[in-house]
Amino acid sequence: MHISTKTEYAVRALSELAISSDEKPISITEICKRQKLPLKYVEQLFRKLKKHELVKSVHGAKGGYLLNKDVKDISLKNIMKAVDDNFSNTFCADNKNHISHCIGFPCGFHKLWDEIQDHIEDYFESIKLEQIIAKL
Amino acid sequence: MHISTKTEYAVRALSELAISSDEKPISITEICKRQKLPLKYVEQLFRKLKKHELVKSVHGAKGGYLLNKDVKDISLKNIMKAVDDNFSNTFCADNKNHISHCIGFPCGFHKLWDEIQDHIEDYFESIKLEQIIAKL
DNA sequence: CCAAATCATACTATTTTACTATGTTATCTC
DNA sequence: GAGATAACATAGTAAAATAGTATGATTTGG
Repeated sequence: MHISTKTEYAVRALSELAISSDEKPISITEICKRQKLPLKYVEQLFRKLKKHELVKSVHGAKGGYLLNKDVKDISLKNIMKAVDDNFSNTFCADNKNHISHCIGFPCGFHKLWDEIQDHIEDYFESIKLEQIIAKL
Repeated sequence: MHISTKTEYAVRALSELAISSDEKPISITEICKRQKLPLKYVEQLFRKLKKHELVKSVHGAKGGYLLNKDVKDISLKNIMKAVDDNFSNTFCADNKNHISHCIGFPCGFHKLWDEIQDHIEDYFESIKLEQIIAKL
């Protein structure tokens, strides 16, 4: 069980946007300087964050990114889902990713993994960017 | 965020031991037949489970494995720690596995990841083999 | 026009994962 | 005591995921 590097970087980067008081966008170059993160990698993450509508962007020189929602409305789950492609991977799903070992359907294990998944997702949903930056 | 195959297999295999009423050991061959699991892989898992004292073994023909604890005293956390080598991987640890991006130590993110880790570990500790087999 | 930014895609090295293969040692049954 | 059936041990390996880098196109403020 671990938090991916993608999630860690995304949280660090979004926190930089969150603690910035003014209205001007912040560039990824600037964010990466402040948080010592790899530029091109974080660029990719921000494109995903934008697709998931967590940030908005301003093109061209003096451009950059801004939060697209209130810090109260951005959860760790939102961030993980945006950035970490296969965040929700239930087992026994009999899809391309996992061979089902279920005997009977839905089997008891299936239900167990689903319950766990739900519990953990709810927990990550409860952690908001607001709280994260409050603890820095 | 996901449950590893190792954990899934270990839970399935240990459940077979748990639901068996008699005192005789069950072989991995038998377990793998019942749960459709890869023999040699599960063998490796059981050696780890034994090192962590979750099971005990009987050598030779008619040998196999038995639970070494009551189903009330085997948690999902126990199983995961036994089988999934790097179950606890905190960030910002500045060890060989992770480059620290902390600015100051301990930084606010460091504390966040630790809190999350603790919360999730506590949750997995609360799930016992007893409950798992009860739901099958 | 130029610099600085987002945006897009392709490539790559390393690590992890999920196994398989081979062989040794221990014990029960005949 | 031989043979079958177990656990035990270690090495190898193919595929996937991870964490990046590289290259280049597009957009925009000055």
